[in-house]
Amino acid sequence: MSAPRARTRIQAKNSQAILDAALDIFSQYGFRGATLDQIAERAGLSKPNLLYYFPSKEAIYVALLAGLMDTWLAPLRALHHDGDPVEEILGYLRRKLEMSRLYPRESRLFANEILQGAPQILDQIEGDLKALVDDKAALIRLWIAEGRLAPVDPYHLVFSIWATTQHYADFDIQVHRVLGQEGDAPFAEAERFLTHLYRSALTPNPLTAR
Amino acid sequence: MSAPRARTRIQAKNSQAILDAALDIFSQYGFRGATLDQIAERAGLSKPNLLYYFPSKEAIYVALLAGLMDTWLAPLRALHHDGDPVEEILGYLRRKLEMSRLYPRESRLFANEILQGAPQILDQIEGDLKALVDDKAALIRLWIAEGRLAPVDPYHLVFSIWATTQHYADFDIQVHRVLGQEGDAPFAEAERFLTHLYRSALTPNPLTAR
DNA sequence: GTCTATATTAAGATAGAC
DNA sequence: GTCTATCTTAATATAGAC
Repeated sequence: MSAPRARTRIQAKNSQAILDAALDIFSQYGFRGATLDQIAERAGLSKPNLLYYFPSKEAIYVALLAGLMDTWLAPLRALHHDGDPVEEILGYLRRKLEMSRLYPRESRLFANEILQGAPQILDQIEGDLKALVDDKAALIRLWIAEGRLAPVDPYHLVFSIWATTQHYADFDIQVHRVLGQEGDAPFAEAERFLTHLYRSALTPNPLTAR
Repeated sequence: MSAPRARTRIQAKNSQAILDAALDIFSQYGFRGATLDQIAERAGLSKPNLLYYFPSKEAIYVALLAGLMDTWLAPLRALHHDGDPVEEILGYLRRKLEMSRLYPRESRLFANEILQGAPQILDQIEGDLKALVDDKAALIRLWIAEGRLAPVDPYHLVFSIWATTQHYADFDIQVHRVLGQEGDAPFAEAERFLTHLYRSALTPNPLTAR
C-alpha cells in the first residue's frame, strides 16, 4: 500500500498512481490474470515507465499486499475487554462492514489472493492473523465464561463476521443486481440486518433479550 | 459442467477429464489467470489434444459455468412453504453448507467469476438468480407477516447465508490455517455455530426462544 | 524520467503426419 | 484421436536515445 522510495514529488505521485491502478486491476483479475499493459494504461503511464518505478509485476503486487494485512486486521485489533461484550462485537461488525464499504478493492485483492492459494500471505495468515484471532477468541471465551455473552464458537463467530461483511465488497455486483440498487445503498440495510442477527445470537439470556 | 458431444466412451472420458482439470485450474486462478498448459497437464493430455475436444479456452470455461448456476441455486429452490419457517431456513442453510463441503471448486469458480465482474453470468444473475431470490423473499415476507418468523430483511438474510456458507469453500485455506484443522473438520463446527446464529435471529418471539 | 524499439518467453490456437 | 511442429499474439522485461 506504500510507494517505495518516493523521494521527489513526481516519484510519489507516479508511484501512487501505479499502486492505485494496480489495485484496480489486481483486485479484479488476481495476480496472474492482471497485465502490466492494463495497469500502465489505467495509471496513464507507458509500460517501461511503470517498470522504472517498480522492478517487476510481482513487486507491485507485493507492495500492495505489504500494508494490507495490518489495515485489514485493525477492526479486530480494536476489539477490547472494556464495555459490553455484545456491543463490542457489534462495534467490530460495523467497523468491518465500513471497511468493505470504503475499501472494496482491498477486500477483493485479499479474496483473490486467498482463492489463488495465498502464495504471498500464507505466512501472515499462519502468523499475525492466527495469533490475533487466537487472542480475541480467548477474550470472547472469557466473556462467555462470565455469562456476558451467549456460548458460541469464537472462531466461527469471527469467520461469519468476515464472511458477511466482505460479501458486500467481494460480491457487490451480485448484491446490486439482485437488489436493483446502486452505490452504498445496500450497506445501510446490511448493517441493520447484521446487527439484529448478531445481537440475537450473542445476547446471553434469551429471556431478557429484546 | 456437462461434456459436449460425448458420443463415444473415450470422448466422454476425456471430456470429463478436461472439465475436471479445468475446474481445478479455473477455480483457483480465474479465467484469465488459468492457462491451457496447466489444464492439459492436469488432464493428462497434450494441449492440441485438449483443443480437439473443446474449440477454445473460453469454450471450456463456458461449459463449466453452463450447469453451475442451476446446481448452485438448487438448495434455495428447495425452500418451501410447508413446514416450520425457521426449520425451513435452517434446512436451506445446511444444504448450502453441504454444497461448500462437497463442491468447493464450484464455489471458488463462481467467486472468481463474480470478482472478475461476472462477464459470463451477469445475465443469469439479473435473470434466473434474481427471480428466484425475489420469489423466496416474498415467501419469507409472508412468514414474517404471519408472525412465524422474526422480522428480518429477506434479501440480506439470503446474502448472509450465501456469505457464511461459501466462506468455508472460498476461504478454506484461511479457515484451516487459523483453526489448525484439516479436511472437513471445520464444517461440523460451522453447522453448529450457524444453526445457533440463525435460530436465534429468526425465531419470532424472543420470550419463547431457547 | 520518459520514450521508442526490441529481446524473450509464454500462451492460445492451428497444420498436418500418423 | 493423438502427436510434433509451428504460427501468432500477448506479456514481461530490458536497451538505449532523449
